[in-house]
Amino acid sequence: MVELLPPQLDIVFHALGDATRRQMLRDLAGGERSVGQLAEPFSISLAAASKHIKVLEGAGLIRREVKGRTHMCRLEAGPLASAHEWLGHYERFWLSRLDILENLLRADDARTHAVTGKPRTDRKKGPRL
Amino acid sequence: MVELLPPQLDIVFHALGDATRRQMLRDLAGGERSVGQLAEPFSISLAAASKHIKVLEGAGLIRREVKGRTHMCRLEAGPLASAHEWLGHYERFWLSRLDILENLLRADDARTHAVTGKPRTDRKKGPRL
DNA sequence: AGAATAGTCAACCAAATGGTAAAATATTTT
DNA sequence: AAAATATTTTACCATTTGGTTGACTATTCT
Repeated sequence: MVELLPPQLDIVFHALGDATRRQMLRDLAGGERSVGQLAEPFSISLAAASKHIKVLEGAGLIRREVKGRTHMCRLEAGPLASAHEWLGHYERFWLSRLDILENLLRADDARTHAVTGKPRTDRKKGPRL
Repeated sequence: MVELLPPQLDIVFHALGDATRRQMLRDLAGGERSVGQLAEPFSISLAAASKHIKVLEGAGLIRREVKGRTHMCRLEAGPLASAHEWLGHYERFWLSRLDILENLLRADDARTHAVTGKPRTDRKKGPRL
């Protein structure tokens, strides 16, 4: 898979580190959108939205095709896959962590259940480790 | 799974958007490290490293246990898993994209091969779509 | 007690970020 | 040709970032 270099990963993660931009990506996952359409859900100026879009474009996360006066954007998922892949390196690690959590949860739940008689559906969050 | 709220995801992705911090996480994947150990590979002041570590801590990506005068850090993989999960929502999308790329690559490769006689190992990057 | 070690904290700096408003550009509509 | 639409560009501003240095705190070693 694409295997981005560190500076590229910097740019991709930075682009993802903003809720506005992430929502734009979510919208784009539903199909092509114009700049105006992408901007519409937010209470920011079109210029600000335009900047966000340029950040996404700079990260290679989207592509733009100018059709007349409107610019259509589409998701370009390669870099997302790279970021996902990078995070995947930690999967083994956090899976084992989650196993531990799972066990603690069960133990805690059993104890709680024994003492209070509450059904275990009451305890969803588990102990704060 | 943990399912971080947008502001939390902001913080996590921002923390990941720096090569220094990502390398620290990589080191921590190998086991506990002190602040000094984490700082050592970089040509930055200890104070700067300390700031990076605080960012990682603020994102919940690591935890710190003060043992005497040294602060030991360990990976706290939950938020990494959340970021991974968030990116996973796009998996379906980019997999289909990569299928398209794959096909284009093959077509392009066949054409190139036919015209130039070059073996396909020469064309690794594929066409710029 | 005094010196060395491990880190943090505070003040500061340059550059980047996310936002705005107003002007400019390009295209489509009337 | 003129007006409307879609978007970018150009200042400009406040805040955040990543870095520095020097002083401070806490702990360990001699």
